[in-house]
Amino acid sequence: MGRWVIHLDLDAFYASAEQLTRPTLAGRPVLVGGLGPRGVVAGASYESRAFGIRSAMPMAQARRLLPANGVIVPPRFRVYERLSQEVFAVVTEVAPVLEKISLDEAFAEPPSLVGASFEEVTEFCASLRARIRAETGLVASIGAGNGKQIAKIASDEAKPDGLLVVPQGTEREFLAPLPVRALWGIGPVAEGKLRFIGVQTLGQLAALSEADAVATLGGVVGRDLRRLATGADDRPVAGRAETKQVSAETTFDTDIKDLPTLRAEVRRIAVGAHQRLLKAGRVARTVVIKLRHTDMHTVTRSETISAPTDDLAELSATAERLLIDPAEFGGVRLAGVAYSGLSVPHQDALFTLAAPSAPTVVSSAPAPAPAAPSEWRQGDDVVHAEFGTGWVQGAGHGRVTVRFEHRSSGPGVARTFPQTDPALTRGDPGDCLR
DNA sequence: TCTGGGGTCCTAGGACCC
DNA sequence: TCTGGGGTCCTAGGACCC
Repeated sequence: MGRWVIHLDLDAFYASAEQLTRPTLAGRPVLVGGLGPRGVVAGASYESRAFGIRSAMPMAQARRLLPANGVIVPPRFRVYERLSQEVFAVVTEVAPVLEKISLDEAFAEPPSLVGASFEEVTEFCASLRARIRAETGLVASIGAGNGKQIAKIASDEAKPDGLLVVPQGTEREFLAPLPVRALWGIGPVAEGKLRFIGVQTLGQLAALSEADAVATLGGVVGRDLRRLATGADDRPVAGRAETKQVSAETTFDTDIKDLPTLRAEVRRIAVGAHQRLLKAGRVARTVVIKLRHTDMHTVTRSETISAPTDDLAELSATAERLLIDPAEFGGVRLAGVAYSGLSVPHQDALFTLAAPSAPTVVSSAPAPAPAAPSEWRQGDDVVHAEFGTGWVQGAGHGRVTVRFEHRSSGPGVARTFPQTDPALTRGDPGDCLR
């Protein structure tokens, strides 16, 4: 009986979300990413890719390639999360079990497709794509096949705005001509090792003996990847396991060279990671700090404490204890704090008997936003007393230019105000989804 | 003005215990 | 002088993914 797995992938998701909720950006090269000197591109619209810009490219380099009508905005993860939920709500209606890979990607194994024909699968996926576009305004590409690997590669091949169903029984010939990097799990290192022994395509990898694959790529990885290259993939589609770690990290605009400054930053980062821990509703036993040196060499130090906790003071103190004086190696460009060894808070039996309390409820909502920041910056969401929902298109010289628009408004008008105009207040990112 | 931030999984050595 | 074998936990590093 034929098994059909689909992989759904939103096209250029972050950039598309910006174009959708800020209609003036539609059709223009849009980059989403850090604006600082060390930012990278987190999202690039297809219009910008025509100029050679790619995800993960240093923003400084992308900036040079970006044409004059291009726009760079900082990421708005709350907007992306909401849109992601809208999309997956649509998918869940036809495929109840979803394996989410990220905000913009998921596997599904729709029960209605068990034993379906190629035509039926094609019809199903086309209909799902149409519904997502109609109900959210976003474009999803879909790949389908006999397993996750085939579905994933098919959706890559289908992009942008496409659908590719790999007929059952043709998996091996579909994969054979593709470069080994197309396989999920083969990165630059494995690619290099394979090239060294003359293997450049998935067909060549599939033709390798298992012994050769294992000798080149290592035990578990070699065996699994060679098998996947043959088109065999019976891994189940299942909801993701529980979170195993939470972390926060920061790359500094300039390297930190002294311990007191580093300590203060790590305290701040420990707070950020702690907020994630609370949001996940977990306690942690292990604290890991990560320091990236000026030369990009990265070290980690960890300590496991006797009992799991979500106490910020204890977690932060542990992180600080693990610190190394930057003077010993020059400078630190990135610091991070992770909490792992996570578990669900344990209710002590005695206390549970005495007071079967509700689990600690932690508001994930940030502190109430100030009415307005001291200075508006490009990409900020705003509300104007008279003109409504908008975003900051540009700021400087004591003035701020706001474009008033949202998802259903069509391209809006821009107006310029003094930076201190009291009619302008901080907007809820959700407003742009109207 | 090179190279983000959030994760998962695997490996390997040493400590420690039986 | 010679000194097992297995299992688990901890730590550090690295490949890979989006």
